[in-house]
Amino acid sequence: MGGDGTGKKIQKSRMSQGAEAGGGQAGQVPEVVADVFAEQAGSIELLWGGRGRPSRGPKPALSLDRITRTAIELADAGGLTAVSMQRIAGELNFTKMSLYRYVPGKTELVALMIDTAMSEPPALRSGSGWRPALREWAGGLSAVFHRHPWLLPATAGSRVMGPNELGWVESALAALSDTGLDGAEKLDAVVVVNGHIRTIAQIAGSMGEGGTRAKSPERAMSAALNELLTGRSDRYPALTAAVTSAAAADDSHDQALEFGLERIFDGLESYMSRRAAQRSEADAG
Amino acid sequence: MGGDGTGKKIQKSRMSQGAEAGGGQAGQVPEVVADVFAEQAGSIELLWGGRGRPSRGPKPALSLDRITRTAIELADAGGLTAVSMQRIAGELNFTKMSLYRYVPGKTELVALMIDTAMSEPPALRSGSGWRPALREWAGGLSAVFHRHPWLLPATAGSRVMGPNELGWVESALAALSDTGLDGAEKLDAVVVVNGHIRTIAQIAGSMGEGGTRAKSPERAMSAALNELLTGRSDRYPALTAAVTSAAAADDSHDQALEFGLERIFDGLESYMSRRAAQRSEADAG
DNA sequence: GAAAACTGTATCCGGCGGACACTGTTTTGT
DNA sequence: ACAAAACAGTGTCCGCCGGATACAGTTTTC
Repeated sequence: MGGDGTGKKIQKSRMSQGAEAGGGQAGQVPEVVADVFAEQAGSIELLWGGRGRPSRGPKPALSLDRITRTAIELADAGGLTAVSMQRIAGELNFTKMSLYRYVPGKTELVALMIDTAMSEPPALRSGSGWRPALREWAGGLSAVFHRHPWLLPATAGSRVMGPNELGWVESALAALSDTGLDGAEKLDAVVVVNGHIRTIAQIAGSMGEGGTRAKSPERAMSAALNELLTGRSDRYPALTAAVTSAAAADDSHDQALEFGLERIFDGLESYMSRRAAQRSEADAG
Repeated sequence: MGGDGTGKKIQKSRMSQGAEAGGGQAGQVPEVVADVFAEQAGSIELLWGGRGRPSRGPKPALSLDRITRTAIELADAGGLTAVSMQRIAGELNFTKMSLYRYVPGKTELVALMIDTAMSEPPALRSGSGWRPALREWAGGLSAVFHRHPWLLPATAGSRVMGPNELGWVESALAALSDTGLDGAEKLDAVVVVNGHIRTIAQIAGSMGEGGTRAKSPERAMSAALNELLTGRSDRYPALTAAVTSAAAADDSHDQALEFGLERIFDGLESYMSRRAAQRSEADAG
């Protein structure tokens, strides 16, 4: 339901052979996932499949990398809507249809753009505890969203994760390895932190459109809200109070990011110590 | 940068007069916000402006409400991409262009859809503390996203909040009124919780596309991940461990939602008590 | 009853993603 | 050496999209 409603052709992809080398036994896909995988087979091949050149015809004058990179440049400059096959092709001095020799469709290209723009997760310095590690992780992810604002709308909805995106998850999980959380809890923790980063990135990106760059997220939010709230304070008393109170506060840096992040960390920490207490109690009893 | 890159015409809207009754002095818009407001004037008028019928011609056979509702039905059934002016008009047995008598453009219609689909925030029972109140709030918001999965992609990116959406914020802020947090902190807290709901909704909605409905978010996530991780456990060791460990856990209900939510609540609570301690200390000193 | 204001329609445009048929190029097998 | 096969890029076409514009019909106001 999320992204594409109208069913598309699935066929289209034998594209570059060479996948199926690493993914589970051919033809033995676990029931439920089958559908999803069928619809997104192209993305999976592109993102995960080994792209072995099938040397037989003329050498390709283009490359997936070049296409993806120019697409990202276009998106960086003008948002996702500025990315069209024609524009990409035009930028490269090729015809639109030539791109389809490298990419099965636009959705697959966007998937590639996403994973490419995500880039490799930063190497986290270990040994200093999960909190600074995760803080660093959050900062890196924030920077990515700041560099590529279109990533937010692009990653909203159903899709397949790419290697780099999974790498980010991996690195966050690794930071949580010594926390005593079980697997599901670690995953949930990463989900929370990741979600917060996305939220802040969205708010921050919301305003900086019309020439004037955004200062801090809550400043921007307040400015927009103030306008709407004028004359309506009776209908939104708590909001009005909060906004006027917030306007007076000093927010030199990204307070919304830090506040939420530290609160999440606090919550995780208290949960960890609670669990540790339970465990040692069980051991003693 | 977020939503629409290519600049559009701004003119188009004198539409239905009757706005400017409630919004700050005409022509005196505070510098920064002006740009944003200019680009989204249509949305603001539609969402916030009093829509006074200008009785002079024939009575309209359509209504903004009817249009918005059928658009929402289409989106519920087939996602945002299934919503086009032609389809809406077709559903109503009208021409596409007739819709433009009620709505300045599609983006404005989507804005209306969003605020309509959000509906009124639930009345929170007060007196039982902020935690249960906010829990209830979160549940309500989750339900909304579950009913209208397209809200997630639709609300990603830059936009103007409508009355109902602001109402949700208001109601969450009201729940936090007795917590000792200052305005900015309350806003930030709401942002965190809201973000978490959105994150979970996205993960949950990610899978339930191909016929088989999603069970729990992490189950779905695990299923998809497992497929990708097969044969790549060396590259993503922490992820593999977490996923296999999570597969064994019991997740009868939405664990990811609850876990994250309670962790956020824990973090907020510890922050509140810390602040309260600081304050009483200051009072005593 | 004319003029003004308004509603819904018909036509047209540029742009989009994509299918398909085509020409040209390079490799492979004989 | 040479045909066949596999590939690369092009040109043309389609349906759909959001939207501008000009228009005919209807209702109110003067």
